[in-house]
Amino acid sequence: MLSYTEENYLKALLKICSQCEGRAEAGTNEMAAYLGVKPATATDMFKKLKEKSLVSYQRYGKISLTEIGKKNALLILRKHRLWETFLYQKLDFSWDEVHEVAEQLEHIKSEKLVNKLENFLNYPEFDPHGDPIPKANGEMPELSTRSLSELKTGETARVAAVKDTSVLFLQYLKKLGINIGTQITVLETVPFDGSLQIAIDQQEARNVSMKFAENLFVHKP
Amino acid sequence: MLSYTEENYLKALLKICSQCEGRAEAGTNEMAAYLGVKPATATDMFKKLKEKSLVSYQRYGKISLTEIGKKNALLILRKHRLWETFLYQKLDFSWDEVHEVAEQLEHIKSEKLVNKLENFLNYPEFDPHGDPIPKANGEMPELSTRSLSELKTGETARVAAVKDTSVLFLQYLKKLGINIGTQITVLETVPFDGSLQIAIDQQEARNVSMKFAENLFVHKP
DNA sequence: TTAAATTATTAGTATAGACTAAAAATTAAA
DNA sequence: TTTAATTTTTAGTCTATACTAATAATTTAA
Ligand SMILES: [Mn+2]
Ligand SMILES: [Mn+2]
Ligand SMILES: [Mn+2]
Ligand SMILES: [Mn+2]
Repeated sequence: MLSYTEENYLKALLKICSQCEGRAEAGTNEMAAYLGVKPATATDMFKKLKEKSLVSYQRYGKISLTEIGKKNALLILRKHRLWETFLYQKLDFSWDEVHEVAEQLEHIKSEKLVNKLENFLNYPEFDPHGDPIPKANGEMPELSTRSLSELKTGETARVAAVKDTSVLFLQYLKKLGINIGTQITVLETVPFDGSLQIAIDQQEARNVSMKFAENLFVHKP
Repeated sequence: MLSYTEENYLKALLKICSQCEGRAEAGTNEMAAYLGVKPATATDMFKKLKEKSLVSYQRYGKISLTEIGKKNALLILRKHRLWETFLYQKLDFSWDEVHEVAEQLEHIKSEKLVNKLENFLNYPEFDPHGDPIPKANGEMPELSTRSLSELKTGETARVAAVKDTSVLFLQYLKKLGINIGTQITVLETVPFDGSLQIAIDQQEARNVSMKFAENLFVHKP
């Protein structure tokens, strides 16, 4: 049985690994910073997780999830996203409030609970942030999405997900009226700073930074 | 912020205290046995809870909840019973499956969550076991007391007190395993002599006389 | 290719919550 | 009212998860 802390390490590893391009591994400092602990603490945990065959790791090397570790992580992510969907759809939580509570709910141990919950929610495919929900067998549905910054002038797409899930970003999106499914058209690109002029749901134009565009994933028709 | 463990102590104290008649306090052994720890462990926790002004306690004395401790305990019980109701009503858990999962869910920290959940469930008054659900302000709804003989077939209630306090009656109750708080369900009424077929704590059926039923007070939800 | 900077590990310490064994206080019996 | 039994507390230990400070390995720069 995994502890609350062990589960958070696995989930962090999944997150960091899915974000890095070619490599699928993380360094001690990177993990420690992400989890808000000191590197020495992370080192200790790496040893324990290795002992449990959940990660591949050796001193002074990078760490990565084993198959069994990855499956565990995906099942926690599944719970996280199902709970977020529940909070958003059934309890009227707003888009940017669900994450914090889901961080706690994802650690509830009951396979029956998560499967009943999924059924209750009618087998949703995406959470309120547009992220895909792993299946009960630990499989993650594949999504063909790209970041807004990859679109060319004149192209239109629909918001699929966010990369950055910080409150600051989510609140900014809220202010702009951008949700999952919102249509965005690139009106103009500004080579000078990489910023974009966009139309939100065919409304008036708006300039957004390159940083913004890189953190917004879209589905292109 | 209370830890998971501290919360369990408060809840246990509430449970034990509500079951004993005049006194509203518990001994170290009693608490330790209830929580499945050794007495030495309980002693340590008592000191900590006293430090936080959640209990009244001094060495070699009994322990009881302070007002603030009681309110905390009631708010945990509120979460427990609301989650049990959710699992039972919305996720099709059976009566005897809800408790274990609610033991975990009751520790989720979010006032907004519990209040939204209560709203989602339409402000239920009782959990699936027929126990009353404390309100958001920490108040426990008062239960109406009546004699067992006033219950109708199918109704369930909890033993609140006895009318007849004779040794004969009390010994009979003891033999039947009936205490304050024991759950009694009326399975069948016998119009012929006013006797009742009852289930004691969901155990096998038993016939009791009208005289018996008239002398046992129960709380009905 | 040596030196400096970065990154990661060890060693030792702390706290929460558990345990066992021994001692102390209280309560019940003789 | 002594003695015996029971209850409770103390003292010392353990594990999980943190921390700091010191050390070691790796990587980058000169
Ligand atoms: Mn989230
Ligand atoms: Mn999400
Ligand atoms: Mn319960
Ligand atoms: Mn209940």
